[in-house]
Amino acid sequence: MKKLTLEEVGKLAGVSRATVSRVVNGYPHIRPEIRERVQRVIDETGYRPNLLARSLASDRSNIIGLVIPSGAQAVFTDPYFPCLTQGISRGVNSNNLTLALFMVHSEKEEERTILSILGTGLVDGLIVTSDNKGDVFIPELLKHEMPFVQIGRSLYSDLVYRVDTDNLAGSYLATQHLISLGYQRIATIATNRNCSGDDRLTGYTNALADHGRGVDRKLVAYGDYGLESGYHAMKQLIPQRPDAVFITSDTMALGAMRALQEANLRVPDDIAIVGYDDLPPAVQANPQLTTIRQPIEQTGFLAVSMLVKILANDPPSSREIVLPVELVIRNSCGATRLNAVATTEQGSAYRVNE
Amino acid sequence: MKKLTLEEVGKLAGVSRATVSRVVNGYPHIRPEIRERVQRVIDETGYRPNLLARSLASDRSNIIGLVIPSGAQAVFTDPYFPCLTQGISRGVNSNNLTLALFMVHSEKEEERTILSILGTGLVDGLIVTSDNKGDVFIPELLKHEMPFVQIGRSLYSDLVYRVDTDNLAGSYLATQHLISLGYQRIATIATNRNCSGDDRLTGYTNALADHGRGVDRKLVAYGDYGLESGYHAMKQLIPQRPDAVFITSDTMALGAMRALQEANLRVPDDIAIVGYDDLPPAVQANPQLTTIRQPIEQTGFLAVSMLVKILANDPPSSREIVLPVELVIRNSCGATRLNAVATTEQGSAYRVNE
DNA sequence: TCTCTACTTGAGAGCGCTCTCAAGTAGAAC
DNA sequence: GTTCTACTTGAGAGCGCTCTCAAGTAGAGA
Repeated sequence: MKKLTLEEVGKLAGVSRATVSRVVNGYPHIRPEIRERVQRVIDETGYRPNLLARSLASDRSNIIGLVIPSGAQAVFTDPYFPCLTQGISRGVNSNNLTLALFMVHSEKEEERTILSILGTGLVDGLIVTSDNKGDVFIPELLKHEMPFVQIGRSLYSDLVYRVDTDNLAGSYLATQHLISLGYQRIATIATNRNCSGDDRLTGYTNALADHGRGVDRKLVAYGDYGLESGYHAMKQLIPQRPDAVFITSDTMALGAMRALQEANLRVPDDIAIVGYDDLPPAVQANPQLTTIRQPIEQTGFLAVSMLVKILANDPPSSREIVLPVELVIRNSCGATRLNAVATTEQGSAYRVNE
Repeated sequence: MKKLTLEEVGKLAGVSRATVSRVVNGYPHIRPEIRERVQRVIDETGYRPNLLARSLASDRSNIIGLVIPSGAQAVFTDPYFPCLTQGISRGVNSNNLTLALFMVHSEKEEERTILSILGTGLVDGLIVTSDNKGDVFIPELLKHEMPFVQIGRSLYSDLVYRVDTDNLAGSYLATQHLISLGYQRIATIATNRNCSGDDRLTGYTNALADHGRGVDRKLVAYGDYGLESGYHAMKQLIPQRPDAVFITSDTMALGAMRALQEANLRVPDDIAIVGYDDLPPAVQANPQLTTIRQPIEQTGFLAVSMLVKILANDPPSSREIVLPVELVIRNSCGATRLNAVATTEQGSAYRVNE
């Protein structure tokens, strides 16, 4: 398979390089018979344009990058990233782009990775998944005027395009659900590592407040979205005798349930649980988790759409898209046992699973 | 941030474009003072070479692609791909390459994806993760002389570079472990969708044979590595009253355990289980799974190393790397309960977890 | 018939880099 | 002083494509 060039295809078809280029790129003003003749040569020879040359000439690589930060050891434990990546990949494919994956494995690599991308013309734009609070990435991107879309909350809301799920509404919904089921001592396992964690804690707080309850600090524990951290947080919570816990990630919920089991506490009879994410762990758990479902894959897909618009100099009118979430009721909250009917006030979707 | 070119940097440093290029690429024969002067200009201006132009000129993109096939809905359920990707990404970073991710989401996309890669000069080489039996990818790659490394078993063993884990030894080890614990009716949940599944079934068969036992067809059920399939396979197995089951993926084991629970069978008291993979689900399970640990991340890393060698025209002497696996003993097999001491004959590693 | 416009094509100048080739320099060896 | 070798640098020719520009053609309108 020797490589053909536009020039050679042109020679074979008896036209110039430019005309072949026009055929390849679907340019309109070409005599039908010429177009056909060129197309035939292309088909017969299996000519494929050299993407690198095209990129260089057009100053557009049609490659977009996905940056996954180092903080995310959760990459293993948590199907969040696979899901997101899947959505992004779908978006990329349907826009005829190529996806470059930049995973950062250590703090040191972080800067190196930024530099290796910026100013090299390799990618047209970026999707950035970090929402760690102290993130250094974003300012750098802004400085270099690299087009990008952020996934999750951002510290630079007014400068940045981003897409997120409605963490505030989700955690409000979860907490409210527990309240409506009659639980009195509702604890939470939150995370203070990132912005979405803040939002989820706020939603919890708001829901309690709206029902005339304050937050008991002793009923708030922290984890890092990982399994182990859920276990430890729950250990810490048990002596406080909560009758329900809103846990801000399904994976942490799994860890928490192990702690409960060791303490001989049954879910939901002794203690109710609502998780967050509705990823596979929610169904793997025993009992299955009532949880908040967020459209993760769609998040990724929309981030690509948004980026594509930005790159086309047709930026969306709004800098942010916030996707709705829904409450999925299974067994861990006690609702199915109690035959209780939960209601929702915020208009967010709500469903009993299957 | 306007973009600088070699030419301009050269002008600023009072040398030619070629000299700047030599400095950038660490070419040896340059007068130290010149090198220093040029380097200073580079540092001050923040010059970064245009990767596209470099690739075009050098006929080397330094991008390698990772192809993840459509069959892998398991992408969600199973941390296998994230782990592998992590390893590949490590390898890519340490070789100063860029990783392009090609996820195929449907059969139709499959061909389109191949075409969009081949002959475009975009990637120097590929890592292919499919080991579906009917895979059409590989022949196409061979035909186009695209350098690639396959992960997993291959139908084209003598034509292909590949790296794999020792599925045969792993399943042998698992089965043997159950035998040595005294179980009599050892079932298996295998998969017949791919080559590694075949190997795992063969390892099971071999272990039984080496202990003078035949395979009872009724004790063999099939799944697809997914959670649900494990559940259904186990349902099918229960009436056969096995006292132990070797399940060829942890995720299927999780599903199987749900079926057992519904049937009021306790693990390991009523039925022992050994899984495969040692990914997070193994620890999330209750009881935790005795399983076969395979070095997935390392697999990815080595695949990159292998590919790099091939691209450097220094192909490894052996076309395949098969990584050893180890038995990790936890609670699901009954060994810890029985205080039994398992032994291994094949020299593969073996350890009791934590 | 002449002009005007729209369509159709090719020539040619890059995009920013690599890489070969040749020329120039300097020190070592004779 | 001459020759040889090794080092050091610049010139120039691409890599394969896009894109502008200008030229040529043809049909509509006056």
